[in-house]
Amino acid sequence: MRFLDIGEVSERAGLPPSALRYYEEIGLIASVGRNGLRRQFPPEVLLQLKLIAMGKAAGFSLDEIAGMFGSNGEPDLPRAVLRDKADQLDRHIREMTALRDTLRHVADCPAPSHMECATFRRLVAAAGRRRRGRGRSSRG
Amino acid sequence: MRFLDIGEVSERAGLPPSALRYYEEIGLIASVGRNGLRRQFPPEVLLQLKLIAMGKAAGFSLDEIAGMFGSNGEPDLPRAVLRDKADQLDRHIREMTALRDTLRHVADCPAPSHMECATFRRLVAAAGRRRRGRGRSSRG
DNA sequence: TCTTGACCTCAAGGCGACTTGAGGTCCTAG
DNA sequence: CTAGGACCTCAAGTCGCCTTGAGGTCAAGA
Repeated sequence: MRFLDIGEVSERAGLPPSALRYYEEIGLIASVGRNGLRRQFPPEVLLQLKLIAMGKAAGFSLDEIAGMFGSNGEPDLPRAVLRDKADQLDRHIREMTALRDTLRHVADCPAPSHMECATFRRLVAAAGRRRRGRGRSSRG
Repeated sequence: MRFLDIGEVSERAGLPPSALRYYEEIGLIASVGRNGLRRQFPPEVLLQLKLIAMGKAAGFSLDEIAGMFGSNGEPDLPRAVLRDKADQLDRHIREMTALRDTLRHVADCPAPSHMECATFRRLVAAAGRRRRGRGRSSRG
Protein backbone atom coordinates (compact mmCIF):
# COMPACT_ATOMS: atom_id res chain seq x y z
CA MET A 1 0.00 0.00 0.00
CA ARG A 2 1.44 3.29 -1.14
CA PHE A 3 1.61 6.28 1.13
CA LEU A 4 0.93 9.81 0.12
CA ASP A 5 3.08 12.90 0.26
CA ILE A 6 1.45 15.93 1.73
CA GLY A 7 1.22 17.49 -1.70
CA GLU A 8 -0.83 14.63 -2.99
CA VAL A 9 -3.17 14.68 -0.03
CA SER A 10 -3.44 18.40 -0.43
CA GLU A 11 -4.44 18.13 -4.03
CA ARG A 12 -6.92 15.33 -3.57
CA ALA A 13 -8.51 16.82 -0.49
CA GLY A 14 -8.52 20.35 -1.78
CA LEU A 15 -6.74 21.69 1.26
CA PRO A 16 -3.44 23.54 1.41
CA PRO A 17 -0.50 21.67 2.94
CA SER A 18 -0.35 24.22 5.72
CA ALA A 19 -3.82 23.22 6.81
CA LEU A 20 -2.86 19.56 6.79
CA ARG A 21 0.20 20.25 8.92
CA TYR A 22 -2.01 22.17 11.26
CA TYR A 23 -4.50 19.33 11.47
CA GLU A 24 -1.68 16.95 12.26
CA GLU A 25 -0.30 19.29 14.87
CA ILE A 26 -3.59 19.38 16.72
CA GLY A 27 -3.99 15.64 16.40
CA LEU A 28 -6.88 15.60 13.98
CA ILE A 29 -5.06 13.46 11.45
CA ALA A 30 -1.87 11.46 11.69
CA SER A 31 0.92 10.55 9.32
CA VAL A 32 2.46 7.11 9.47
CA GLY A 33 6.02 8.37 9.50
CA ARG A 34 8.47 10.17 7.32
CA ASN A 35 10.35 9.65 4.15
CA GLY A 36 13.34 11.81 4.91
CA LEU A 37 11.60 14.88 6.18
CA ARG A 38 8.40 14.27 4.33
CA ARG A 39 5.30 13.16 6.10
CA GLN A 40 3.75 10.05 4.67
CA PHE A 41 -0.01 9.83 4.90
CA PRO A 42 -2.02 6.66 4.61
CA PRO A 43 -4.77 6.77 1.99
CA GLU A 44 -7.43 6.63 4.72
CA VAL A 45 -6.57 10.17 5.56
CA LEU A 46 -8.62 11.24 2.58
CA LEU A 47 -11.75 9.76 4.06
CA GLN A 48 -10.96 11.32 7.40
CA LEU A 49 -10.58 14.66 5.73
CA LYS A 50 -13.99 14.27 4.20
CA LEU A 51 -15.45 13.62 7.60
CA ILE A 52 -13.66 16.67 8.89
CA ALA A 53 -15.04 18.74 6.05
CA MET A 54 -18.52 17.51 6.85
CA GLY A 55 -18.09 18.40 10.47
CA LYS A 56 -16.88 21.85 9.61
CA ALA A 57 -19.69 22.41 7.19
CA ALA A 58 -22.01 21.42 9.97
CA GLY A 59 -20.58 24.11 12.18
CA PHE A 60 -18.50 22.06 14.58
CA SER A 61 -15.12 23.24 15.77
CA LEU A 62 -12.07 21.14 15.03
CA ASP A 63 -12.01 20.23 18.65
CA GLU A 64 -15.51 18.88 18.55
CA ILE A 65 -14.77 17.03 15.36
CA ALA A 66 -11.77 15.41 16.99
CA GLY A 67 -14.21 14.42 19.71
CA MET A 68 -16.45 12.72 17.17
CA PHE A 69 -13.95 10.68 15.26
CA GLY A 70 -10.86 10.20 17.38
CA SER A 71 -7.37 11.06 16.24
CA ASN A 72 -7.18 8.01 14.03
CA GLY A 73 -10.38 8.75 12.21
CA GLU A 74 -12.10 5.76 13.76
CA PRO A 75 -15.06 6.49 15.95
CA ASP A 76 -14.10 4.46 18.99
CA LEU A 77 -16.31 6.66 21.06
CA PRO A 78 -19.19 5.66 23.25
CA ARG A 79 -22.28 5.43 21.14
CA ALA A 80 -24.11 7.72 23.49
CA VAL A 81 -21.73 10.53 22.65
CA LEU A 82 -22.28 10.04 18.96
CA ARG A 83 -26.02 10.03 19.39
CA ASP A 84 -25.71 13.17 21.38
CA LYS A 85 -23.79 14.84 18.61
CA ALA A 86 -26.43 13.71 16.16
CA ASP A 87 -29.11 15.23 18.34
CA GLN A 88 -27.19 18.46 18.56
CA LEU A 89 -27.05 18.43 14.81
CA ASP A 90 -30.78 17.87 14.63
CA ARG A 91 -31.47 20.96 16.66
CA HIS A 92 -29.07 22.86 14.52
CA ILE A 93 -30.84 21.67 11.40
CA ARG A 94 -34.16 22.84 12.76
CA GLU A 95 -32.77 26.28 13.38
CA MET A 96 -31.42 26.48 9.89
CA THR A 97 -34.69 25.31 8.49
CA ALA A 98 -36.43 28.06 10.39
CA LEU A 99 -34.09 30.65 8.95
CA ARG A 100 -34.54 29.25 5.48
CA ASP A 101 -38.30 29.41 5.80
CA THR A 102 -38.09 32.93 7.12
CA LEU A 103 -35.96 33.95 4.21
CA ARG A 104 -38.30 32.34 1.71
CA HIS A 105 -41.25 33.99 3.34
CA VAL A 106 -39.57 37.36 3.24
CA ALA A 107 -38.82 36.88 -0.41
CA ASP A 108 -42.48 36.25 -1.15
CA CYS A 109 -44.35 38.33 1.39
CA PRO A 110 -45.98 41.43 -0.07
CA ALA A 111 -46.29 43.21 3.27
CA PRO A 112 -44.83 46.70 3.23
CA SER A 113 -42.91 46.13 6.43
CA HIS A 114 -41.86 42.67 7.44
CA MET A 115 -41.65 43.70 11.03
CA GLU A 116 -45.40 44.03 10.90
CA CYS A 117 -46.10 40.78 9.13
CA ALA A 118 -47.57 38.22 11.48
CA THR A 119 -46.15 35.28 9.62
CA PHE A 120 -42.72 36.78 9.79
CA ARG A 121 -42.90 37.40 13.50
CA ARG A 122 -44.21 33.93 14.07
CA LEU A 123 -41.37 32.35 12.15
CA VAL A 124 -38.80 34.29 14.09
CA ALA A 125 -40.49 33.63 17.38
CA ALA A 126 -40.70 29.93 16.61
CA ALA A 127 -37.01 29.83 15.87
CA GLY A 128 -36.19 31.34 19.21
CA ARG A 129 -38.54 29.09 21.08
CA ARG A 130 -36.32 26.09 21.57
CA ARG A 131 -32.99 27.81 21.72
CA ARG A 132 -31.53 26.59 24.93
CA GLY A 133 -28.25 26.53 26.82
CA ARG A 134 -25.91 25.62 23.98
CA GLY A 135 -25.60 29.30 23.18
CA ARG A 136 -22.57 31.46 23.16
CA SER A 137 -19.87 29.57 24.95
CA SER A 138 -18.29 32.60 26.61
CA ARG A 139 -19.01 33.37 30.19
CA GLY A 140 -15.98 32.71 32.22
CA MET B 1 -42.93 54.33 22.68
CA ARG B 2 -40.17 53.76 25.17
CA PHE B 3 -36.60 53.25 24.07
CA LEU B 4 -34.20 50.83 25.62
CA ASP B 5 -30.85 51.36 27.25
CA ILE B 6 -28.13 49.05 26.13
CA GLY B 7 -28.29 47.21 29.42
CA GLU B 8 -31.91 46.35 28.89
CA VAL B 9 -31.32 45.15 25.37
CA SER B 10 -28.38 43.19 26.61
CA GLU B 11 -30.41 41.44 29.21
CA ARG B 12 -33.37 40.68 27.01
CA ALA B 13 -31.29 39.51 24.09
CA GLY B 14 -28.78 37.61 26.15
CA LEU B 15 -25.85 39.41 24.62
CA PRO B 16 -23.21 41.47 26.43
CA PRO B 17 -23.28 45.22 25.83
CA SER B 18 -19.89 45.03 24.20
CA ALA B 19 -21.32 42.79 21.51
CA LEU B 20 -24.19 45.21 20.94
CA ARG B 21 -21.79 48.12 20.58
CA TYR B 22 -19.81 46.08 18.16
CA TYR B 23 -22.92 45.24 16.14
CA GLU B 24 -23.78 48.89 15.98
CA GLU B 25 -20.27 49.80 14.96
CA ILE B 26 -20.40 47.46 12.00
CA GLY B 27 -23.85 48.67 11.08
CA LEU B 28 -25.76 45.54 11.95
CA ILE B 29 -28.11 47.31 14.30
CA ALA B 30 -28.78 50.98 14.90
CA SER B 31 -29.72 53.09 17.87
CA VAL B 32 -32.15 55.94 17.45
CA GLY B 33 -30.00 58.46 19.30
CA ARG B 34 -28.63 59.15 22.72
CA ASN B 35 -29.85 60.12 26.10
CA GLY B 36 -26.79 61.91 27.30
CA LEU B 37 -24.14 59.44 26.33
CA ARG B 38 -26.41 56.45 26.38
CA ARG B 39 -27.53 54.80 23.24
CA GLN B 40 -31.26 54.42 22.96
CA PHE B 41 -32.48 51.39 21.09
CA PRO B 42 -35.92 50.95 19.64
CA PRO B 43 -37.74 47.80 20.76
CA GLU B 44 -37.49 46.36 17.24
CA VAL B 45 -33.84 45.79 17.84
CA LEU B 46 -34.81 42.72 19.85
CA LEU B 47 -36.39 41.13 16.82
CA GLN B 48 -33.40 42.04 14.72
CA LEU B 49 -31.13 40.44 17.24
CA LYS B 50 -33.14 37.27 16.98
CA LEU B 51 -32.68 37.27 13.25
CA ILE B 52 -29.00 37.81 13.76
CA ALA B 53 -28.85 34.93 16.19
CA MET B 54 -30.61 32.73 13.67
CA GLY B 55 -28.19 33.73 10.98
CA LYS B 56 -25.24 33.01 13.18
CA ALA B 57 -26.61 29.67 14.24
CA ALA B 58 -27.00 28.92 10.57
CA GLY B 59 -23.33 29.57 10.01
CA PHE B 60 -23.44 32.93 8.27
CA SER B 61 -20.92 35.65 9.00
CA LEU B 62 -22.11 38.96 10.37
CA ASP B 63 -21.33 40.41 7.01
CA GLU B 64 -23.60 38.01 5.25
CA ILE B 65 -26.30 38.54 7.81
CA ALA B 66 -26.10 42.26 7.22
CA GLY B 67 -26.50 41.37 3.57
CA MET B 68 -29.71 39.51 4.32
CA PHE B 69 -31.52 42.00 6.47
CA GLY B 70 -30.10 45.42 5.86
CA SER B 71 -28.77 47.69 8.58
CA ASN B 72 -32.24 48.60 9.73
CA GLY B 73 -33.40 45.05 10.09
CA GLU B 74 -35.77 45.36 7.18
CA PRO B 75 -35.07 43.15 4.24
CA ASP B 76 -35.19 45.71 1.47
CA LEU B 77 -33.09 43.42 -0.64
CA PRO B 78 -33.89 42.03 -4.06
CA ARG B 79 -35.95 38.91 -3.61
CA ALA B 80 -33.53 36.99 -5.78
CA VAL B 81 -30.78 37.53 -3.25
CA LEU B 82 -32.96 36.24 -0.46
CA ARG B 83 -33.92 33.20 -2.45
CA ASP B 84 -30.29 32.62 -3.15
CA LYS B 85 -29.49 32.72 0.52
CA ALA B 86 -32.28 30.30 1.19
CA ASP B 87 -30.87 27.94 -1.43
CA GLN B 88 -27.46 28.19 0.13
CA LEU B 89 -29.04 27.28 3.39
CA ASP B 90 -30.74 24.30 1.79
CA ARG B 91 -27.44 22.92 0.62
CA HIS B 92 -26.03 23.51 4.02
CA ILE B 93 -28.90 21.65 5.60
CA ARG B 94 -28.33 18.70 3.32
CA GLU B 95 -24.71 18.52 4.38
CA MET B 96 -25.66 18.59 8.00
CA THR B 97 -28.25 15.94 7.45
CA ALA B 98 -25.62 13.77 5.87
CA LEU B 99 -23.35 14.18 8.84
CA ARG B 100 -26.16 13.46 11.22
CA ASP B 101 -27.03 10.28 9.38
CA THR B 102 -23.40 9.26 9.33
CA LEU B 103 -23.15 9.81 13.05
CA ARG B 104 -26.32 7.85 13.71
CA HIS B 105 -25.10 5.06 11.52
CA VAL B 106 -21.78 4.94 13.28
CA ALA B 107 -23.53 4.77 16.59
CA ASP B 108 -25.50 1.74 15.46
CA CYS B 109 -23.22 -0.07 13.08
CA PRO B 110 -21.74 -3.27 14.49
CA ALA B 111 -18.85 -3.39 12.01
CA PRO B 112 -15.46 -3.74 13.66
CA SER B 113 -13.98 -0.93 11.59
CA HIS B 114 -16.17 1.80 10.20
CA MET B 115 -13.69 2.48 7.50
CA GLU B 116 -14.59 -0.90 6.11
CA CYS B 117 -18.33 -0.54 6.39
CA ALA B 118 -19.94 0.00 3.02
CA THR B 119 -22.80 2.04 4.38
CA PHE B 120 -20.41 4.34 6.13
CA ARG B 121 -18.33 4.93 3.05
CA ARG B 122 -21.44 5.52 1.01
CA LEU B 123 -22.74 8.12 3.42
CA VAL B 124 -19.49 9.96 3.41
CA ALA B 125 -19.13 9.73 -0.33
CA ALA B 126 -22.66 11.01 -0.79
CA ALA B 127 -21.93 13.97 1.39
CA GLY B 128 -18.92 14.91 -0.67
CA ARG B 129 -20.73 14.52 -3.94
CA ARG B 130 -22.29 17.91 -4.28
CA ARG B 131 -19.76 19.96 -2.43
CA ARG B 132 -18.69 22.67 -4.80
CA GLY B 133 -16.54 25.76 -4.72
CA ARG B 134 -18.65 27.89 -2.37
CA GLY B 135 -15.32 29.54 -1.61
CA ARG B 136 -13.96 30.31 1.77
CA SER B 137 -14.36 33.87 3.00
CA SER B 138 -16.53 35.58 0.46
CA ARG B 139 -14.76 38.89 0.58
CA GLY B 140 -13.94 41.44 -2.06
C1' DT C 1 -24.21 69.59 45.54
C1' DC C 2 -22.30 65.39 45.55
C1' DT C 3 -22.23 60.64 44.63
C1' DT C 4 -23.31 56.60 42.27
C1' DG C 5 -23.04 53.67 38.64
C1' DA C 6 -24.57 52.66 34.21
C1' DC C 7 -23.00 54.16 30.39
C1' DC C 8 -19.23 56.00 27.13
C1' DT C 9 -14.56 55.74 23.94
C1' DC C 10 -10.46 53.82 22.31
C1' DA C 11 -6.73 50.63 22.21
C1' DA C 12 -5.29 46.34 22.96
C1' DG C 13 -5.88 41.48 23.75
C1' DG C 14 -7.63 36.72 22.69
C1' DC C 15 -9.32 32.61 20.43
C1' DG C 16 -9.98 29.48 16.40
C1' DA C 17 -8.21 28.26 12.27
C1' DC C 18 -5.13 28.91 9.47
C1' DT C 19 -1.49 31.52 6.19
C1' DT C 20 2.90 33.55 5.26
C1' DG C 21 7.81 34.05 5.34
C1' DA C 22 12.46 33.10 6.29
C1' DG C 23 15.74 29.90 6.33
C1' DG C 24 16.90 24.88 6.22
C1' DT C 25 16.81 19.69 4.65
C1' DC C 26 16.69 15.90 1.65
C1' DC C 27 15.14 12.84 -2.50
C1' DT C 28 15.75 12.54 -7.39
C1' DA C 29 17.19 13.53 -12.00
C1' DG C 30 20.85 14.66 -14.97
C1' DC D 1 28.26 15.82 -7.88
C1' DT D 2 25.11 19.42 -8.48
C1' DA D 3 20.78 21.49 -8.98
C1' DG D 4 15.94 21.72 -8.19
C1' DG D 5 12.13 21.64 -5.88
C1' DA D 6 9.01 19.64 -2.77
C1' DC D 7 9.17 19.30 1.58
C1' DC D 8 10.49 20.83 6.54
C1' DT D 9 10.27 24.06 11.21
C1' DC D 10 9.13 27.97 13.80
C1' DA D 11 7.53 32.49 14.59
C1' DA D 12 4.62 35.83 13.39
C1' DG D 13 0.63 37.59 11.01
C1' DT D 14 -4.46 37.58 9.60
C1' DC D 15 -9.46 37.59 9.92
C1' DG D 16 -13.80 37.41 12.21
C1' DC D 17 -15.91 38.33 16.42
C1' DC D 18 -15.78 39.95 20.23
C1' DT D 19 -13.83 40.97 25.40
C1' DT D 20 -11.10 43.59 28.65
C1' DG D 21 -9.21 47.58 30.71
C1' DA D 22 -8.19 52.24 31.59
C1' DG D 23 -9.94 56.49 32.01
C1' DG D 24 -14.02 59.68 31.18
C1' DT D 25 -19.15 61.48 31.22
C1' DC D 26 -23.67 62.21 32.45
C1' DA D 27 -28.77 61.61 34.71
C1' DA D 28 -30.77 60.95 38.80
C1' DG D 29 -31.36 60.48 43.63
C1' DA D 30 -30.14 61.65 48.72
